[in-house]
Amino acid sequence: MPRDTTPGGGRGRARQEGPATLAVVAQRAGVSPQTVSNALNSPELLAPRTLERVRRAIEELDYRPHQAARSLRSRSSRLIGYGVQPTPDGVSGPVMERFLHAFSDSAHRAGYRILLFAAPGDADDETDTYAELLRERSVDAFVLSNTHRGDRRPDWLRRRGIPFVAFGRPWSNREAGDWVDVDGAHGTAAAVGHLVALGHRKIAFLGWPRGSGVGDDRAQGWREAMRRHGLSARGLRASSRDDVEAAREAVGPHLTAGVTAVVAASDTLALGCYRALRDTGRTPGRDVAVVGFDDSSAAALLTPSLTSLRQPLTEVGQVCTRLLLARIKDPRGTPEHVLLTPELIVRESTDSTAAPS
Amino acid sequence: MPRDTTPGGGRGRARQEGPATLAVVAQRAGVSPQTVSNALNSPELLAPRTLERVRRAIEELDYRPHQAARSLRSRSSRLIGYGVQPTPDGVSGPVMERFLHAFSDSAHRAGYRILLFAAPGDADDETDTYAELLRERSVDAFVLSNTHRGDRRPDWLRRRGIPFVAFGRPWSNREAGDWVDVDGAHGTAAAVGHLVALGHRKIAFLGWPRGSGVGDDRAQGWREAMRRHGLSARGLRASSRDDVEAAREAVGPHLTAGVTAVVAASDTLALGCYRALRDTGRTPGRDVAVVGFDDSSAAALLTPSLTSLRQPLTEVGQVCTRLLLARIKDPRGTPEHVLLTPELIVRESTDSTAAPS
DNA sequence: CGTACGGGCGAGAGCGCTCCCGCGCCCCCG
DNA sequence: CGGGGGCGCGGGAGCGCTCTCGCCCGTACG
Repeated sequence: MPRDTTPGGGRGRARQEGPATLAVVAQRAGVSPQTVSNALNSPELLAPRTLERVRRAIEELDYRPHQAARSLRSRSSRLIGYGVQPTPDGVSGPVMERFLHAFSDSAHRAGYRILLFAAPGDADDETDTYAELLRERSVDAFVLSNTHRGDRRPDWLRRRGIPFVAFGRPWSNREAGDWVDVDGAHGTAAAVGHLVALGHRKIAFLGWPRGSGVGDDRAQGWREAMRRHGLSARGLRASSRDDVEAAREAVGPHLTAGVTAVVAASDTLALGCYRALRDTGRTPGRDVAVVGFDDSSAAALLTPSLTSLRQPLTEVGQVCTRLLLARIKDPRGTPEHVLLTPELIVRESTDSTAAPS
Repeated sequence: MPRDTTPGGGRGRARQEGPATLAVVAQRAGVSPQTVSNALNSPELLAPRTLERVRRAIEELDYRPHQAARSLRSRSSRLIGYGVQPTPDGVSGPVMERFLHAFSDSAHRAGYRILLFAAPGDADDETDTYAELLRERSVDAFVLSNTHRGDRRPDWLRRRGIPFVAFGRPWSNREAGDWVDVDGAHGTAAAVGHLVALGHRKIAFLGWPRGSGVGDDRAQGWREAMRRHGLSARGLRASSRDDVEAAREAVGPHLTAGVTAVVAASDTLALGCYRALRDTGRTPGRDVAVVGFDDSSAAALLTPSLTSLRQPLTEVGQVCTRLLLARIKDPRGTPEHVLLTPELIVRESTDSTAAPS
C-alpha cells in the first residue's frame, strides 16, 4: 500500500509547513479524510482495526484538529462565554478565580473552552455584548454570574433558545433556565446549629436590607433555624449595607441587649460586628461569637480569625459544566436546578472554649 | 440596479435562516463580497462613496462576520490565551478579577478576545496545555501571569516565535520577551518616604526569605530608601514565609528593639505584625506604624485599617494589550518592558496623628 | 444463483470568509 | 490621439474540516 505520496506528508515531515492536517493523517493511515474525522468524533462507527490504525497515525503526527475549520463546518464554536464584571468592590475576593478554574477544567474535559469578555457594568445594554458574541458565532452558550433581581439576561437568552447556566438563582423567575447556587439558608442555619451546640440562645442576625435575593435567603435560614431550635428571633435582626462602618453602627444596639452570638450575611458585616464589640470593650469570640459568610481571604487573617461559610466553588464549576452540556444537547429540555451546601469553617470567633455568659 | 435577487437576501429576510453572510451584504450594497471584506478590514482601500454604501448595508442587516470563517481563512484566531491558576490560597484576592476585566476590555477594542483555560498547577508539564492550544490554532498569543523563578514558559514561547506578554517580570531572564510589572521597590520606597515624613527613623522590613524575585525587589526598595534618607537598615530586616503566624514569630524580636514602623512585603505579613504587636499589648497605628502590600480586601477591613500599596491593575491590563498587539504585528521586534508604580493607600495603621515615640 | 439488507468506508461538496491576481477605468504624458 | 500607469473593484480559489449521500462487500434469504 502506497504511503508518503501526499504533499507535505510522509515521515520526513517535521516542522516545515505548520501542523499536520486531517488529510495528511488520512494518507498516513491509508484511509479517507472522512474516516479520520469519524475516528475523532464518532469512533464507534469504525471497525476496531481501522480505528487503531488511525489513532496511531494521529499520535505519530501529533495531530490536533484545527478548531476554526471544525467550527465553521459544524456550526458550533465549542466555546462558552463568561462575562467578567468590573468588580463591585468589597470582599468578593477569589470567588471568581476558584470557580473559573474548576469550570474551565471540567469544560475542557468535555471539549469546551471558555471565552472571557468584559461584561458591561451598567444594566442598560446588558444583553448587547451577548448579542454580538452570538452573531459572530463566537460562543455556543453562556455562563451567567452575578445574577440580580430584574436581570434580563436569563429571559433574553431563553427566548432565543441559547443554552446557558446561571451561577446564582435568577431571583425574579426561578424557573427560567438552569442554575446552580449555594444554599445560603442552609449555611446560616448550620451556623445557628453550631452556635446552639455551643450553648448560645440569643443569636442575632446581621444582614442586608430586605430586597436582595441572596440576603433574604440567608436571613430566612437563620430565622427558621431559630424556630426549629425553639428560640425566638424577635428583635434580633439588624440590617446594613455591605460596609464595615455601616454594619458597626447597625449592630451596636443589639450587642448591648444581651446577644451572645451574631450570624452575619457576609464577612464584611461580621467585621462591623468586631468593631462594634471593641467599641464596648468586648472581644469577638470570647465575649460574643461571630460567624461570617463567604470565607473571604480576610476571614483567616482577622484577630480573632473568623468562623465563616465557605462556598463549594469547585463543585459549582463542575455542576455548571454538567448542566450546560445537558442543555446544549437538548436545548428544549426541562431546566435543572442544583443547590449546593456551603461548609462551615470554624475558627476562633466561635471558639468552643468561650462559653456564653 | 437589481437588488434582492440573492438567496435569503432582500429586505424580506428577517430571522428565517440565521444571520446574514458577507455575500448577502454584498448583494444588498451592490458590490462584490471582496469589497465588503475590505470595508471591514481595510476601509482605506475603498472609495468613500462605496464605503458608505457598504456600511449602511452592514448596519441594516446587522451583520457581523463569522469568526470561525474569518479565522480559518486568515490563519489567526484573534484569541489570546490566559491560564487560570488553581489559586495558591492566601490573600491574592481580586487581583485577577480587576486585571482580567481591564485586559479583556482593552483587547476587545482591538478586536481580540480572551480564551481562558485551566493552567496546570504543577510546573512539570507546564507548557503542554500551551502547546495544545497552539496546535489547535485556538489562540494567537498568550498572557502569562504568576511567572516564577525557573519558569519555562517565556523561553519556550519565545523559541517558537509565539507572541506573549508576561504580567510579572520573568525573574530568571529579564530580557526574554515583553513584560509589564508593578514596581515593588518603588512601592516600598514610597512607604518608607511616607513613614519618614511622619517622623519615623527606625523602620523595619518584614519580607519573605531571599530568593523570590518579587520579595527581593520589595526588600531592595526599602533598603535603598533607607539609605537615601540617611537611615541605617542594619538589623532591621526580618523574614518569614507568607503566613500570619510565621510572620508574627519572625517579627516579634524586632518589635521589642525599638522599631517604630514596619514595612511588610504583603498584607499577610503585615497581619503578622498586628498580632505580634498585640502580643506585647501595643496597638498597630498608634504605637507602631505598619504598611502592607497589595491592598487586599482584608486591608480595609482590619482594625485598625491597614495602609497598603495598591497595584494599578487596570493600567496593567491596558499595557498588556498594547504590548501584545505590538508583538503580534512584529513578532521579532525588540521586547518592551513596562514598570508601573503602585499607589500608597494611607489608612489608620500609619495615621499621622500617631507620632513616633 | 439472484435479490435484499446493513455495516464500513469514501467521494464530493460546501461552511463563510480572505487570499492572490487581474481587469477596467480614468488621468496623464508622449 | 495612442499607450502606460495607478486606483478601485471583482473573480476565482481555497483555508481544513464535516456534512450528505451512496458505493462496496459480506451475509441472509427467496
